[in-house]
Amino acid sequence: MKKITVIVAEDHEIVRKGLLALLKLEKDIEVVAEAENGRQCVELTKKLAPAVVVMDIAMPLLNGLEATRQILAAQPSTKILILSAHSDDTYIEKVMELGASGYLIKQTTASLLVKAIHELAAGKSFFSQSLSKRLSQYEKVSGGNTSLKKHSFKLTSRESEVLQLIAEGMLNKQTASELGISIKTVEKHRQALMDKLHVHDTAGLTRYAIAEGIIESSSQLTTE
Amino acid sequence: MKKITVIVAEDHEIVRKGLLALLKLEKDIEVVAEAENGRQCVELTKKLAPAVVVMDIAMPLLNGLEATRQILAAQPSTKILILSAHSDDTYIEKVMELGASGYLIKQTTASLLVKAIHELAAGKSFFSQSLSKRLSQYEKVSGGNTSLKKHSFKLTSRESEVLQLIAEGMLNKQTASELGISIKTVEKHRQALMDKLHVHDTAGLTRYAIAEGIIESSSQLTTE
DNA sequence: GTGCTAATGGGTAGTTCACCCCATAGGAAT
DNA sequence: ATTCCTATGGGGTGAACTACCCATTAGCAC
Repeated sequence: MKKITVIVAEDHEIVRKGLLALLKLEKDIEVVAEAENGRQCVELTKKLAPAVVVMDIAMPLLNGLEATRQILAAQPSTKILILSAHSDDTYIEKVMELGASGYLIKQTTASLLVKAIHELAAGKSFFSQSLSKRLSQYEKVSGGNTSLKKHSFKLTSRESEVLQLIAEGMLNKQTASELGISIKTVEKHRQALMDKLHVHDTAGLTRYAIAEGIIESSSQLTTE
Repeated sequence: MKKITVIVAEDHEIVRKGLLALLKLEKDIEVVAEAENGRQCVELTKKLAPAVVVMDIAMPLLNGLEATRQILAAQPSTKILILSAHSDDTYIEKVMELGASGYLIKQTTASLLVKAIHELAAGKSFFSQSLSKRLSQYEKVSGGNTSLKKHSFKLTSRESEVLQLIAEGMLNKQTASELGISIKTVEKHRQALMDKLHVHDTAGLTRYAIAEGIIESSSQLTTE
């Protein structure tokens, strides 16, 4: 029997290990790797090509939404199951746009998680019950590509990455080494961000990142 | 052999079940109940009198801190182990005042969770490594019924003013002219803020200001 | 009075940021 | 094929920030 290969991405170790312990009980699911941030998840997914990625949204270095975008751009066949702590529909629109195949809130049961993984592996999609209303609304209007884009200035994928790192407190230098690019390129992205967002300083970028949910205000990277 | 009785309080079901799965692997630990909100946790604890309560902070109906207060008021012998998603010291002070016996961040490992439970059951306390600095500061001053705030944390009113202006996007120069003081003084306050809040950059100050409600992330000062 | 703290201001050094200039290369769009 | 966008990289300048050093003044507590 062929097992369903899974990567679990979740930054809180104790929570991640808990999820692993739950999935270990399933005979036809094999967790081939775990990631503690979005960037690691992207790398591992490219390398291991799992059938399903269970993806937390709030993660350092690269959040789950941006990680999803990058994974699907490289490997569209990968199924992404978003696991969000938010029970509201804050992210559902973004998740739909990105092309994730499933969205579960953390209030879900273990059996639903397992079921969702099975559905996704079978090529179907799976969404938490509480989101189904919003979902059907979305599907009604998505044909005409109507009101979802409130910003004319859409950030590129790279810009979003840089924005997150800046808002998490990284200097351009650190950001450059984290992304493996030169400081000048980071400065370039930073400049583009400030132009697009009409701010002129780090505080403004940070406010924007928090307001848009790219990071949480409680993010505290221990850079000491 | 007498098992250590434990109640796990955590509102996200999938996370709670994960914790249960991890604790189930321990032969000398027995989870006698689980709670999905603070109120339920208080009731169950009063009824079952477990040795240790593993308590999430963010929970509906009654948050973990308030639940801790109520439990310790009724049954001071109960050991409370706080499990927080925040890696910073936002709550450590409150937790100490409440009389919780342990504080773990969710970035902790499963083995540390188990170890903490054992320590608490043995009458000791247990705190995440990353908090030990702040903790020792606290213990140094706590003898005289003095608050940790006064010595290392509470911002002066001038510092709060400066913090707000910085987080709203003002440069030191603008802040200085706004407050009618010199740039050097603003720099001084800025330095004091970073020392107290354990951050090293504007992004960190901004995140703190937003997390504390000093400003809102939607503040968009057009300083052009 | 002595000590402590808040608030003020200065000096000096090194680092980083903001904002210009320039360029190449690949891919998507027209 | 030519244009446009994204991403990459570099140079240079002046402003701003970080991080130490130093000091004075006022107020409060013991």
